Amino acid sequence: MQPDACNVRLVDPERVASVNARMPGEEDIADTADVFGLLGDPRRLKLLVALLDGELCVCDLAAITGLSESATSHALRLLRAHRVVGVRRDGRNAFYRLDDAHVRMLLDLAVAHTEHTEAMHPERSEA
Amino acid sequence: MQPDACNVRLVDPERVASVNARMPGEEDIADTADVFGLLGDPRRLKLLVALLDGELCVCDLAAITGLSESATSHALRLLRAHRVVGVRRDGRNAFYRLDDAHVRMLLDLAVAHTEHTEAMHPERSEA
DNA sequence: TGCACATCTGCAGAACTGTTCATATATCGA
DNA sequence: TCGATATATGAACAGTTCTGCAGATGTGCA
Repeated sequence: MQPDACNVRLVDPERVASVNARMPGEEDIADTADVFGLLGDPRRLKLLVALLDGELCVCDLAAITGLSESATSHALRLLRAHRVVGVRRDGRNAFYRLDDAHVRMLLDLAVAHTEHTEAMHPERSEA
Repeated sequence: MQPDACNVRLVDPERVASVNARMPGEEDIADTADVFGLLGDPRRLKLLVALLDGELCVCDLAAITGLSESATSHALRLLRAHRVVGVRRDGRNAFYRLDDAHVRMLLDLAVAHTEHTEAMHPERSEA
């Protein structure tokens, strides 16, 4: 695909070729990176972890994350745009829920890992 | 813990309390977000996916990711600082390997998901 | 010893991100 | 209908992030 790949010498061209062969396409990489990026902000992450147990409304989410309601709303908008969360409106409240099974798996894995790490290194815990 | 939590009215104070109770500590959230953040850049992600199969040297990684060798080195430095990758030096080459079991799990899960999605929606594939 | 090569590093500019502030929309109750 | 409440939105600003460049380090070979 790139006949000019020789601008730099390769140490192990065969490995490079085989890695390239099994590498997901650019678009898939970009999409996946987007998802990880959404989980890469501590506030957003906390918000999503809160939603693991079920739907919550904006002001409750704001209280949990310590974020202003405006910031919470902006964060939720971003997550909504990526279809990670969904909304249910009831009167003047908006109840958000985690709506992406893959993200849920990633979150479960991550939370389990922190609990596991916590169990093995309790000295790292904090109030 | 927060006697002043009443600056905003809560819709479901009990849920908020129970979510807060099972919420990981701020430090764990921050650490987890850091990890996700590292995976949130497409170049870095591609780099790490390349390392799933075994160690590779900097110039091969640069060739795979399409990144300049300088940018590759910067990215690897960041990953090294977070102990996600490790180095083995051999002569003037530096061979990097994926060194974090948790990150490996996240990557495996993500790659499996893109392959699964690919299988269900082949129209989204690209050359 | 001197040169070529592989990698690393600091710096600076560009691009991106997250927050706040101000304001808009929409719903409920009086 | 009016006012209070809940959420949404846009603009702007501060802080962060990524990349390229230039130069440094260190290794191998002649």
